Amino acid sequence: MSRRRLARSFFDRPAEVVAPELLGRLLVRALPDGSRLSGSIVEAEAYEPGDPASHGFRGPTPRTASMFGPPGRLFVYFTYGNHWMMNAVTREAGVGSAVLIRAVEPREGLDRMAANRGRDAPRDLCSGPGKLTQALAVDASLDGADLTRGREVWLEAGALVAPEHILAGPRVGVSAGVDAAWRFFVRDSPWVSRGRPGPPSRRARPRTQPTR
DNA sequence: CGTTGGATTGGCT
DNA sequence: GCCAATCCAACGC
Repeated sequence: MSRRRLARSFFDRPAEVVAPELLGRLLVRALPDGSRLSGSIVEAEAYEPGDPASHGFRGPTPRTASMFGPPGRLFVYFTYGNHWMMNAVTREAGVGSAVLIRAVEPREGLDRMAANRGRDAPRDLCSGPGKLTQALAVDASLDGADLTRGREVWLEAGALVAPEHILAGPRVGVSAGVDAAWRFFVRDSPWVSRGRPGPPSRRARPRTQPTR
């Protein structure tokens, strides 16, 4: 379990390569008052250029500018009128590529997270992309923050999750897009989001055979 | 300048 | 499991 930060080179690769390697890493948020909040990443989704489901599909706009910035930065955007989403920017500047952090297992500062969320159940603090930004107090002010050097939010190396403990499935809330299993999550983790149309292998077996 | 719909969530059935 | 809430960026005229 390393507290060393992930380096720029880690992020300078395709999102679908970085996403599964983000599982098990520690997402750390330092608040202005000095308190430290953190959680281990258990679910992440990749977005690449040419993907109709990506906010970067139509090229850079003011809203998505940081997605086209250098790797290792934070890309934060607002959606559904209420929610902030946080992404780690991947690949070189000029390319719209990023990994959406969808869920983390809370580790440090659970009380503060609960206060930020307005609810106590640990399972309900960071089990969704909108939830975890609220718990960690991440909003537009952190858009473009440097995850490799900044003092407000960063990623510690933690421990890679072994491939046999990772499942991949279709992305959540994506109606259009490439036919790729670019949502990665830790198998059997109780901390993943509820938007979990996992792969067939993960689904409960029907108790009765369908008639045919 | 009006319209559209979203990388979601929480509450209710 | 289903659906309304909420609002702003992007797009079309």
